[in-house]
Amino acid sequence: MNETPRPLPPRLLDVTTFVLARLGRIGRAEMGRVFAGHGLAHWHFAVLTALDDAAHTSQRELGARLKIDPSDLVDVLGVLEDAGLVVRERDPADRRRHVVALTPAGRTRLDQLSQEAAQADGALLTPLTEPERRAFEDQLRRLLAHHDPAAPFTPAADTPASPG
Amino acid sequence: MNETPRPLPPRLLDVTTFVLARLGRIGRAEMGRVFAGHGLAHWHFAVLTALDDAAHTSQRELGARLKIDPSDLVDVLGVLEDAGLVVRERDPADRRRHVVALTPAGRTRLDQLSQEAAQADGALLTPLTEPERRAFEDQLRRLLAHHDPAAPFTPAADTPASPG
DNA sequence: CATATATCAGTCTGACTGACATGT
DNA sequence: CACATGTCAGTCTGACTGATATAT
Repeated sequence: MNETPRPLPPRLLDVTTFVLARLGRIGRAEMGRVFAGHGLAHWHFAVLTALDDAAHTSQRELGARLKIDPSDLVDVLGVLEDAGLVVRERDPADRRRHVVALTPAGRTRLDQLSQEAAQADGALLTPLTEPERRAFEDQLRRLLAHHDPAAPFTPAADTPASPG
Repeated sequence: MNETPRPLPPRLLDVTTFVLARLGRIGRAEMGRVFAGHGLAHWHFAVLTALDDAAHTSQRELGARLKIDPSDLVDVLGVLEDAGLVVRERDPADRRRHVVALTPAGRTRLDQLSQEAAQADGALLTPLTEPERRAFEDQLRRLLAHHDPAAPFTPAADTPASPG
C-alpha cells in the first residue's frame, strides 16, 4: 500500500507547455482506446473525417491535408479498405492516382466514432463548468490556429463577434 | 508556389482532444529545441527539476516521480553526469542505491533552462491576453490534476478563491 | 533464498527517409 | 527523360519488457 503516486516536481508543473503536453497525451491515449474499440486507431479516424469533408481525394491530397506521410498512409488505407469503410480505385483521368472515397458503412462508422469522440472530450473536460469549457475550447483553437496554419480559427457560433 | 497548406478537416477540429494533443505536440517540439540548445532533451530537464525539489534521491525514486522507466533513466543520468550537472554515488547506507544530486553547475543550468522554458511558454501562449492566459493555465492545471494524481492542483496565488 | 536496485539487451510503436515501379 | 504517385524497406525515436549482476 506504499504505492502512493509521488507528486511531480513543482518546477516542472510551472512549465505550461509541459502541463499541456501531458494532458494532450492523456487525452490522446483515451481517444486511442475509443478507436481501438472499433479495431481502428487515430489515423483511421482522421482519414475518415478528411474523406467526409472532401468526397473523392487522391492519397497524395489526403496525406497533405492530414500531414501523414504517404508511405504510412498506405497501411492506414489498407485497413480501412479491408474493413469496407473506404474504396480505393484508380483515377481513370490520371492512372497514377488512387481516388479514395467513403462507403456508406464508412460514413456510418464515422458518425459513431464522432459521437464517441465527443463523449471522450466531455470526460476529459469534466472538471470545467460550461462557460469555462467554452472559453477553454475557444482559446485552444485560437492557439492552434496561431501555430498551425492548417488549423483556421472559426469562432464558435454563440461567441460574441470580435471587432471588425 | 502551390504549397498552400490544406486546412484540416472540420470534423477533426471539432474534437477538442485532437486540438489539445496537436497543440501539445507543437509546444513539446519547441521545448525540445530549447533544450537541444544545451545538448539536452525533455527528460534531462525533468530530472533536474526533480533533483531541485528533492536534493538527494535514488534512481528508483526519481523514476517513480517522473514516471520514466528506470532502464531509460540510466542513459539520461549518464548524459547529465558526463555534463557535470549531477553526481551519482553509492548510498553508503544501502549500497544497492545510487544517490543522485545536483551539482552547482546543474543548479545554474536548471535556472537557465527554466528561464528559457518560461520564454517558450510565453511564445506558445502569445495569442492570449493576460487574463485569458491566467484562466487558461489555471484550467489546464485543474484538468491535469483531475486526470493525473501525480499533478496536485495548487491554485495560483492571485486567483480568486473558489466558494467554500 | 526472496527482494530491491540499477543496468543491459531487445521489442514495439509512430514518424520519417530513400529507393523504386508505374504512369504522365 | 523529367516528374508525379503510390508502395516498400529501413531508420530513428520514446516507451516498454525481460534478464542479470550486485547488494540486502
